[in-house]
Amino acid sequence: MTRKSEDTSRSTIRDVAARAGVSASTVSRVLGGVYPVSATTRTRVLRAVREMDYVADARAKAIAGVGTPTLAFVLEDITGPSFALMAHGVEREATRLGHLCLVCSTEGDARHEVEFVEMMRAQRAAAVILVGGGADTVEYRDRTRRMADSLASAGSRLVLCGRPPLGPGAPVTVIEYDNEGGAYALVAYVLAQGHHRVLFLGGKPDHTTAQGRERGYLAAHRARGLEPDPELVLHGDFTRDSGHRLMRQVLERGLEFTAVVAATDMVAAGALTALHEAGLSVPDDVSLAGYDDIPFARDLHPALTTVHVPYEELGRLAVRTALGREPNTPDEHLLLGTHVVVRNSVAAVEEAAA
Amino acid sequence: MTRKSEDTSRSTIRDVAARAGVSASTVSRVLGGVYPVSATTRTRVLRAVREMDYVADARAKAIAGVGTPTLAFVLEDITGPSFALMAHGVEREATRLGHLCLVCSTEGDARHEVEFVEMMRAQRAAAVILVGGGADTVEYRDRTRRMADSLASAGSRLVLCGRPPLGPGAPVTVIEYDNEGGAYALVAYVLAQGHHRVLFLGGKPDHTTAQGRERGYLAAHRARGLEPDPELVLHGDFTRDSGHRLMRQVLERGLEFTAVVAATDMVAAGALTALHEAGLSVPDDVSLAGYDDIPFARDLHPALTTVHVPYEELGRLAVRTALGREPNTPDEHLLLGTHVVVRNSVAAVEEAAA
DNA sequence: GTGAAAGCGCTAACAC
DNA sequence: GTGTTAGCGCTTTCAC
Repeated sequence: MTRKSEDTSRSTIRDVAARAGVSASTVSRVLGGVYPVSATTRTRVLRAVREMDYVADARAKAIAGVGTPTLAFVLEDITGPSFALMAHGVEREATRLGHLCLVCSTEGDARHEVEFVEMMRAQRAAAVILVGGGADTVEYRDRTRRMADSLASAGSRLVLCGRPPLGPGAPVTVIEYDNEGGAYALVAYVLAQGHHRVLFLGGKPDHTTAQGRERGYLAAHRARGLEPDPELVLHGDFTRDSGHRLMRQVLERGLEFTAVVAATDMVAAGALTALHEAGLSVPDDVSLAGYDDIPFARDLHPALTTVHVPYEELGRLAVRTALGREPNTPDEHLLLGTHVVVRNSVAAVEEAAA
Repeated sequence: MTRKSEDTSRSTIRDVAARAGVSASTVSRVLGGVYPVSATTRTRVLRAVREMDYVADARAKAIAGVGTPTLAFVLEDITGPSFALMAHGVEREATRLGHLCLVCSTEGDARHEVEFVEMMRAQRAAAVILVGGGADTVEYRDRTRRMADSLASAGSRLVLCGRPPLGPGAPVTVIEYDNEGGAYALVAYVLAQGHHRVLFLGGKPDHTTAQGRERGYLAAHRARGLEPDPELVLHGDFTRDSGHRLMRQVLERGLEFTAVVAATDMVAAGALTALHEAGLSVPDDVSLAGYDDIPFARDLHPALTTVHVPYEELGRLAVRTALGREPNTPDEHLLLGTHVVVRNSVAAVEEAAA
């Protein structure tokens, strides 16, 4: 019925061997590559392989010790632009290095995370890359440490991307980018434009990424001898909706400010829309800046001033270092730099009325 | 040196058995679940398992017939918002159904695609989902047909998402969304606002998705007794940059039009920016519409009128139907509906001067 | 150059 | 209940 093979079940190496009139080992050898096999046998085997459309079972090969290595990537939600960028970097580098790439979404649930890591350990993944910040609680450290240890004891390795590092000695690699430094530079820039009251639309208070950015915000103020008004720093999450909601509330409350820096470009996007909805013009009425430099940032109107995070590079680096190290080496900590991208959403304040 | 296990290499079921003082099968049984094992033995085994932090090798289980099934998702670039949405749907549904999810980026290279499919076949993936349109050439059909056949003959199944269907009888499932219908409805809406010269920023001329949308554009005109000016339909690709470049060129050439519909929200985003850069206001000076309804569409300014495509649902549906069918059933063709989402980027034309 | 046999880590059929 | 044996699909000694 089917066109090229009458047998419905997948054929094994023995089937091929039978058809070629040789032994299984011979088939294995010609398929394997560089083992000496006579030319005529080789062609006969190859013909059989072609005729049966045979591919060796990768799992069986793996178990026999010659499998395609696998790498796992677990994140919260691939839909976030920065996650997608990292995923892309991971995937590209993984395939470049001849690895398969398994992906799991946790939907932000820590239990799923643990389950996934367990599955990846069962899959004998060469490394598992855990992405996305969170709270740095002792529960987090314990849980993650446990994952790191079991991965390491299974000859694998855990990589933390943009996540709080564990205590010293844990068999993990952590790769972060400079949240505080980036936010510092960005806010310093905004302040230098003459703004004095700049609103900060932050993330969850216990989220380390959010904290780092908030610290940068604070530090930049203090470096100028300013003490930021606590009323100006708000908390939400990293979504577009959070930015939209927060901005609307602020506008209703009639808080006074001339600039807003958002913890995330997504948050900035939501805030921008809220600003527009309120009839305010950016940057004429209020300046706005984001963080992440997602591709869309430049198509916002006005184009968003933000801080660039090399997400794709981060992903690539994650797999490179994960694959390049011995499982049990204790923690390595990489910090990638970020830099401000000035576009059109932040303006200098015109007059100093105060 | 490590904390919980002194042995560096992963332990096998036999190691656990030895430590618990039982046979390997017994360990297998307690881990397996519902096979009768005496309580004391069970606890002893479980303790050994815990102490050694043992997890059974999934590949070995698979080969023995009780593995976690795997599903593969191959796309061009996970970075595209609509791809990311689909990927998310696929991933969620796959894990809901207890499958692991392998992902591969082809970077648009057909050879990579074939290679990936081959690898997935070797992995004995339960199904492979191929995403993203392309040219409907005989080369495409042959190549894809070949992939479908070999997958089917290996007990797996090919799913085409938003791709040209193969000839009849191929063992594939194709899931599409209504490009022509969506574009038709959208353009009809734009036309109904009084626009007569609407620019179409299309994709590659041989890309079936682009063609479908272009057909809708044309059909909507004809339904109103209009014959669209050929000068008004432009070709590029589905990227933001394409939209930006095309729009700029059009503006330089001084083409006359009052509305533009882009083949993609990304294209629309680029076009919008170009429009802004030229000092034009949307929708006051020119109306603009997109296609896809990516999350960002509503944060563009003005919020983009577009057509909604249920990408995430598409992904979920893809895995559900892929997993729910027998490998060799010939083609099934699902067409998902789309609908126009009216936001603020299209205005009615004020006066009829002509 | 090629085949037979052992073994990878697991489960399942078959004893006892 | 539990151990022994065979077998999953492959690779790799080890003979010849």
